[in-house]
Amino acid sequence: MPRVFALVDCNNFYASCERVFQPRLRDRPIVVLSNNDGCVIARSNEAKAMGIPMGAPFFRFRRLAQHRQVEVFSSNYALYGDMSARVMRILQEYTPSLEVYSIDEAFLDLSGHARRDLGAYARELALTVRRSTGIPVSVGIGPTKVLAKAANRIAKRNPETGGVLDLAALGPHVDAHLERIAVRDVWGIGKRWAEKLEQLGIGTAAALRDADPSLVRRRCSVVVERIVHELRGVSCLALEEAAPPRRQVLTSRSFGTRVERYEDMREAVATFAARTAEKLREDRARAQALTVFLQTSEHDHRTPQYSNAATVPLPRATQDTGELIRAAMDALDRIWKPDHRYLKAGVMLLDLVPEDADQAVLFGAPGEAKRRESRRLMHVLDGVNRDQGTGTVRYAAEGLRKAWRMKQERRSPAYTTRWDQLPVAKG
DNA sequence: TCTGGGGTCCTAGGACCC
DNA sequence: TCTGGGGTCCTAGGACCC
Repeated sequence: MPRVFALVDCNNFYASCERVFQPRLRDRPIVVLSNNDGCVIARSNEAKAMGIPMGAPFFRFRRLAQHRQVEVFSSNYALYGDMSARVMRILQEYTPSLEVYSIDEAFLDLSGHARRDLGAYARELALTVRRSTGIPVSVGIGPTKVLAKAANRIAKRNPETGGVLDLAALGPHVDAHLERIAVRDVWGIGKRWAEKLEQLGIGTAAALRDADPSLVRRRCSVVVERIVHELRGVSCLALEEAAPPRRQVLTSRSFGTRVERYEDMREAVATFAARTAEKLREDRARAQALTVFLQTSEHDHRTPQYSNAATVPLPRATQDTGELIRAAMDALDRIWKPDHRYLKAGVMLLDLVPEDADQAVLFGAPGEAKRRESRRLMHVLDGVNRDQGTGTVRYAAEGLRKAWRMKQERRSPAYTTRWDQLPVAKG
């Protein structure tokens, strides 16, 4: 049976989230910044039209933003995550076969709907999401994921589609559209492969579709070869409804101010370890190894550069914050070098195994009582921090000063996830 | 000028995504 | 002064084993 995929994508997602709770932002240019207020990671259409590029370091556009009265926000992941969950719940009602691909995108398998008018169906879906959440979405429909992505792109760029496009409805006009999509803009083709493909005379989505798959495999990789097939309508990338268990989990941050003191670095790394441990427990997993890395700024040419990482095995798979902090401190001591201005550090947990994988074996085994105690403690810790906010209860090693804390000067309130920050309707 | 051959496992690095 | 964070997959090459 031929497959039919839809890609639903929230338009300018972070900017749209900010807009939902501040109606005065309608029609205003908005940008949202990365952690540490470093780069531009989302823009409303108005901001795009001013030529503020995606990923640009914000300091280069600060004056323009000020001059043109751009609304600037620090990123607010509590808000975006919650809005994303609302959107996904609605999509779930429309189809059980859904892959949440990212915070603002989902693939839907519409193969069972193939005889209905998919365009009308998708328009209704988009309207429902808009009405219930305030978030505008675009929908692209095609026989493969790569083509659904392309259809979505075409829908966004052609206002007459109303943000919804079924590739099948284009008939022979598909070619003209694929010829206008640069190969760089095909899903899965990044800068490097685009350069390579262009050298081979393959510059557009249409040209990639018509390229020799074995040549593409030799010169690029099997991944790019698959994209050729996908562009031809042969589905190689399946819908992944149940996300496979994560293989690693990582917390890292650039510091608000450079870190030079050992004590500050210990505090930061302990904090990252604690946060990573929390994510690990959310995943109901344990880790068998831990990596700490740190680095100076590659943009800073006047002070010595250094970056390094150390991995320590964990004697037994664990999800205990205390144990993970201790391991992180050991790893840090192996790579710490004084007299450097550190920009960034992080903690990564590796070789994850399911929480209960070895429980039968360990029942009654030495250390099992201690482990159960740890589990209860972690449960309480997570409960409090979930209800009262991250970091309400924490380990002493995480510190109080946090001189290195990231910069977030323009964050909007957590409208939807904190009672004390609910928006107030004035009568 | 010679120094087997093949399989598996692991890791580092490069590529991509949002 | 000021340049994000968190993932995945694939491949090449080395270690190790028989």
